[in-house]
Amino acid sequence: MQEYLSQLNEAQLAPTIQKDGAMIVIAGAGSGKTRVLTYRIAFLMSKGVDPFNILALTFTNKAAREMKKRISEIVGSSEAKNLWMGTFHSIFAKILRFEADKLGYPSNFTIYDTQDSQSVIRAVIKEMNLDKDVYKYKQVYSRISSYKNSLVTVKAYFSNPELMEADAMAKMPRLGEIYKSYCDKCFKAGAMDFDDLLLKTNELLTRFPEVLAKYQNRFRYILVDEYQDTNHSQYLIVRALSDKFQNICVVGDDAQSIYAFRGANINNILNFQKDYDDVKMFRLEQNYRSTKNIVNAANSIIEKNKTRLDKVVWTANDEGNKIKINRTMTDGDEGRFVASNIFETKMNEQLDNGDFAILYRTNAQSRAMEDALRKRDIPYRIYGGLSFYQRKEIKDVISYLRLILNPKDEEALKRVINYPARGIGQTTIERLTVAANHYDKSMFEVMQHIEKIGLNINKGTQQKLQDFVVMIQSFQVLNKSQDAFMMAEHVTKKTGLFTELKKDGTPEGIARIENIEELLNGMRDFVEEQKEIADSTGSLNEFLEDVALATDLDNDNGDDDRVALMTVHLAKGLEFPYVYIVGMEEELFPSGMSMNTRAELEEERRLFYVALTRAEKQAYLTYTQSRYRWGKLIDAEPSRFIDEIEDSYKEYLTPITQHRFKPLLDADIFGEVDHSKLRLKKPTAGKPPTGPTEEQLRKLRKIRPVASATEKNFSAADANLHVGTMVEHQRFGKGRITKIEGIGADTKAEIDFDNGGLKKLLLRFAKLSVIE
DNA sequence: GGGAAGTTCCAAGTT
DNA sequence: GGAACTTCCC
Repeated sequence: MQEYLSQLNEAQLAPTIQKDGAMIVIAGAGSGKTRVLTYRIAFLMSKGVDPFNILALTFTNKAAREMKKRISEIVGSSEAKNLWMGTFHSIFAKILRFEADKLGYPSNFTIYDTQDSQSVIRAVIKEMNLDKDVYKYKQVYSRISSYKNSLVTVKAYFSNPELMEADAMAKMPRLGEIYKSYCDKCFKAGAMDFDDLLLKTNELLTRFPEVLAKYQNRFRYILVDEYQDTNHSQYLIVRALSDKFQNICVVGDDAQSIYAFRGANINNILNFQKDYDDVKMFRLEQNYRSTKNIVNAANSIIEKNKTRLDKVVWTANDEGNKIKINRTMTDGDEGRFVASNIFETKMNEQLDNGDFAILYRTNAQSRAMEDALRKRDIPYRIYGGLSFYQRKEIKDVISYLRLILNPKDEEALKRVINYPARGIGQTTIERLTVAANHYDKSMFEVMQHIEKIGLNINKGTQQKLQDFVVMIQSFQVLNKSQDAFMMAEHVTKKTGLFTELKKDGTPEGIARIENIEELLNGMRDFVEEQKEIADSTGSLNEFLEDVALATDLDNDNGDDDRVALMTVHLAKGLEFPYVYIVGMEEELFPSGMSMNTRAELEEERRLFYVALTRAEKQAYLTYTQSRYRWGKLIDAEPSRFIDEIEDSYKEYLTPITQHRFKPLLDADIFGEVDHSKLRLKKPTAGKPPTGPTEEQLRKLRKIRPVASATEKNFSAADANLHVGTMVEHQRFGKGRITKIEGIGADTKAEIDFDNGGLKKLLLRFAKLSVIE
């Protein structure tokens, strides 16, 4: 029983066998953190702790599954099945279903995904007659989301003048009303969004002391993985649950905190020691994953960050090769370089496709890589991006299924009420919505009583609505006796969904049918698996619960041999012998949107640190000189992060690109410069860089006047064209510039001509002369 | 009401 | 480059 402990080094052993109390494990990249967590749980069980009393919160469901499996192997029993192990979202969704009535929710509440939430917000903005160019639904959503993650409820919002002020400053004074209406709508629909799963858990634990006590007593031992990426809401849940027994073990690495954008608070890990009495701190600093070169290179980068805990990651592994850096002309070339390099390495070293990963900063970069890999016949798998369950045809099926369980689910209803087309149009839906609001009922309820309500809907349409209701009700009846797979099969046939797609003979249409078939196959497998588990039946609600919180990574069975393509974020926790980090360019990595403050730039740097430390044997960094972005070809410059790697750990496969200007490394320009004074009225091109040039400063402010492959040096400002300038056109005569938009060769000016009216002209063609 | 075609807007990372 | 929204015509 104890023999497994001998597989641990001294640093790993100490936290593993520390049974009680509060403890934090700061675990460097590749230092065996998962191993400590796994063995520690096995250790607790061997000391007689009931698995029912252990709660382990992981970052992905896949991690939880694998850990459970490993623990079963160690303890040699099926006991591990009883562990509470999973992501915050999935564990607390389970608890919320159980306690839903206390919060006024049905236990079969729907979980709205981001698409659903944003669609609700769009509807609210429309309903309130707000300008959709000012109230951008995605922005509104992300603001609401961050409120929820900081536990700012609607009520708290309206009693916080600062927040209201901030939104008013951002030209959205009615954000609070949108927030309220959004929450009302979700509540009425019996739906929670992702953030609600944490927010409502907090509400549950605060409002109902007896519920808190119950779960405190159940979860006597709590373990949290990736603690550096917990947000405030998660932090409070952990605090509340661990308060009684204080047997809490958090594991994380401040250097790998990369989720601030969704509310993760690095202070949770930095301040852990203040939160509990007598905190034991452990450090795992020996890296078992990577070569000396990679570890040292990564260290040389992370050193540049100011906000971090003291930790020295080292390795006893081989020296290894230097990090290879390659430049290409275009992103297409970049893809071809990576593909042929993978091909050659695979042949030379006799490796599998699965030994390679391509990591990028943004999902949009995957295309160039895909094209190149496909041409080389190298099998690959893309993780993330548009997930399987987000695809239109899949979501349509899922929406029908959701509606069966929760007919109040408005988003699902709107999606399928007229798909396949059954003659229920926009007007009808609007009338139903109005009636639903008026009677304070759900749309489905209104439809059920359509005759009594006497809406201004003609008889024919009323019949169509009733047919739809009857169909859904018949599904509900059937659902009482059938499993998820049978239901889905029945639904795709009876609704006419299958027939509809079959009509479409295009390759896309065929792909859609295949996707639905894949979904059905997946459901069949799911049902069979579930039926093997005690008190699980493979019912529809079990399936939907699973789907709502599933990610691409979770569904990876890893049984086929493919090159992995994913964002750096998704790669956290994974490792590959060969790693290609592509798109190492300024404005892309670091992202142009995260270069405004030191904190943002430091997070980008941690992200790069994560990327590099995924590599076991060899890391490649690639960048291109021009890249298609937003459908346009733009110039690119090598990332400052390439520079930041100490010279002795890297080698250039192509000659070093002379930076047009040296990247502002850590120049203390952040926060110490009055940006308003930096606004440049008349940029001058071609001056030699001395100190921060105007061009550098402009870059900082993300203004990019010169950027085109065809007409590199064109710039409206250079041509002395500004808003307000009076110009003369050969054909249109005299006019005044009212607007300038676009960059480089695509610069357009909107000109108000004295006799010709308003015209938009592409400046590189328009022959204009400035009138003094 | 339905569907095609044209237009506008958006663009980071994720549970 | 794609999704969402509009417009137009049947």
